Amino acid sequence: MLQVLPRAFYEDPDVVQLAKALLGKGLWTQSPEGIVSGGRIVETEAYAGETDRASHAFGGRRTRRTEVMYGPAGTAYVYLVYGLHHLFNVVTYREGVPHAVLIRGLEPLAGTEAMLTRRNLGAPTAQLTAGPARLSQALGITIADNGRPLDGDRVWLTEGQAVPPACIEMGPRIGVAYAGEDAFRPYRFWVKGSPWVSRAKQAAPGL
DNA sequence: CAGCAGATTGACT
DNA sequence: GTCAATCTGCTGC
Repeated sequence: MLQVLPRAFYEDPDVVQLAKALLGKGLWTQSPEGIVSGGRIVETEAYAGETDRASHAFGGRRTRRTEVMYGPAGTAYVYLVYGLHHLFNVVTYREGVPHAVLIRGLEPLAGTEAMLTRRNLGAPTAQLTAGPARLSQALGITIADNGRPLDGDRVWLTEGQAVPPACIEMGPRIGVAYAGEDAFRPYRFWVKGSPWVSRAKQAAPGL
């Protein structure tokens, strides 16, 4: 069936290019009971390490949380935001350089029942996997998966249906206003028209 | 050591 | 539109 992505796939020095290349790939998890859930990646964001103000590793911050990003490519960087949401990232390039790609949107293709249960939903609407915290919860990804290799049997990525360049859209990342001018970098990629792409929260009506 | 803000989401006014 | 939930890590006293 679908071939598991080799380690070499993640070793691209250009994390932005890799964020684009991840569109269309398969992302899967297996529960302790052996149920496989997953689907097709339709939205990603690149975080360019120490020189990117939006990255947790900006300026060389190396903490218990960011340590995994400094490790080898092809592993999972999972962390908690707001104390309750798990966000799943793919670590890229090489040891010592904290590049990562956040997965923000997934089109469900398998194990939908298990995902609905984990999300406490009755039907597969966009609420199931459109959004980084939503897809992590749907797949059962938690902090326990931090550092896991992405060619393992708990979490893995595979080849998928190629996304034609004309179907790829690009824009600034979401929720990184704190990053100053880096917030405007066009590091977000998504599949045009996919209902499984997240939407930025509507900004408060300033004056 | 207190305070605060954050790669978000969902419930409620 | 507004706000709470609640862990990690930075900033400042």
